[in-house]
Amino acid sequence: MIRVLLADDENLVRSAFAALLGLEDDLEVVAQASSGAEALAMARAHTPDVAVLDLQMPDRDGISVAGELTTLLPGCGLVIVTGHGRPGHLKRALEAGVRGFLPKTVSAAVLSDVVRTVHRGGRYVDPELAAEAISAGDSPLTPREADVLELAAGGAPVEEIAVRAHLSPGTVRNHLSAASAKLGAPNRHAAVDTARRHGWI
Amino acid sequence: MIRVLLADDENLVRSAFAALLGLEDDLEVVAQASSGAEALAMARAHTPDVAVLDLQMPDRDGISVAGELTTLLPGCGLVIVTGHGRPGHLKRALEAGVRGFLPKTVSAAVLSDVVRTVHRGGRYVDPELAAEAISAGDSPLTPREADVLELAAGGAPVEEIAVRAHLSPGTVRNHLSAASAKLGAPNRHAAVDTARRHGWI
DNA sequence: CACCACCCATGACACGTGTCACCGCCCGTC
DNA sequence: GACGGGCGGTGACACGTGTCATGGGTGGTG
Repeated sequence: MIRVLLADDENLVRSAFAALLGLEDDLEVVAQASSGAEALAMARAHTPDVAVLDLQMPDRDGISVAGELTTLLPGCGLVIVTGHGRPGHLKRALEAGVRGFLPKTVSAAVLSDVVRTVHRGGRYVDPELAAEAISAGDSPLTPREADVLELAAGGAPVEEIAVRAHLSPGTVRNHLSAASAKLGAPNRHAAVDTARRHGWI
Repeated sequence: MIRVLLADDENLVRSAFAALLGLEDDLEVVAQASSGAEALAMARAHTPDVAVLDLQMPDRDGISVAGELTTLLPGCGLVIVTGHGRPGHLKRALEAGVRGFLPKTVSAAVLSDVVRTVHRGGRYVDPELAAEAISAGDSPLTPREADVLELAAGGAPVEEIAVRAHLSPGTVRNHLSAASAKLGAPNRHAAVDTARRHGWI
């Protein structure tokens, strides 16, 4: 019997996944969590064999939860499930020790199979996502450029970004200009869009 | 026995919902679709009692599908399920004849209850969403302003928006300026953000 | 050590943008 | 018919932004 921990902030989806996994004879959902913090607490309490984590959760990223779980429960298999799979996320997830990564668009049979595969010590990455990740490659942005671009995401004027990043407005514009150029975007707003699509911010 | 149609582009979620509803004795999932067009075709073929539609689908909005279904199958109950519930969507959905509207954050028991309620001719709207919708009110934007703002969403320069909307650049700027003022935003990018959050575009 | 990449900053210029005043057109309402 | 509101357009001005050249500081690498 494989003991599974489920974490997803959307209660309806999480319960539905539980129902789906419950149909399998060799799987048992032993704990559920609706946030990253709760997931860690549940993991400590129930020591599951495999943790299935949603990428987007209100308090913290599923990937950061995964990173902590690798040290907390080294034997626990980690699977990330996500709505919109961005290449950058996949890379970060694998670095965090995640061994299963799949978008919610895959068919139902895949999920339970992946849980079994990961439990056996194997890996599974959605082929389409893997292809995208390889073609997209690493982020061309320097850490500071990514920071500034992140702050520019809400459509804030340069002056405000400068204050929030403790930089001079001129430097902010330089970083944004460099980022836009690297991303082939005509302006920072399109650059934000591109960076988001690739999971670089 | 209540015959249910399920439509959601995320196969995993849709199958999971099917498993969840399948646990109920009085519910039967008779058809599934992964796009708006497919949902309509399935509805024609299976004439379900209740249709459960995801708000976001690749080809078309769940609300527009609902609007078409009201004329196609007047007796069919309509339920919209959504990840991020925006007030504007709720209003548009109700106008389209939808009688159930709930975010994916609700607990599992709610979904099957709502299906039953809607089948009986009743209504269900998530209380939190309803409160937001009332406080948010109607869109202050004129149709044209909403159009132009929509085109500005990708971060495109004014010149490009003008071409795509068949307008002069000056007019585009006037519309954007008016929209930003109405939304209390310092620039169009923040205005896009605000309008999106309210479901006005 | 020299070199290079990154970081922060300044100043200057050209261009995109936000704002305003003002124009005409159409359409529905009082 | 007068009025008001949405729509499309023009022109002008101020400001925000994108871009470039330039320079200084840091830390790691050959």
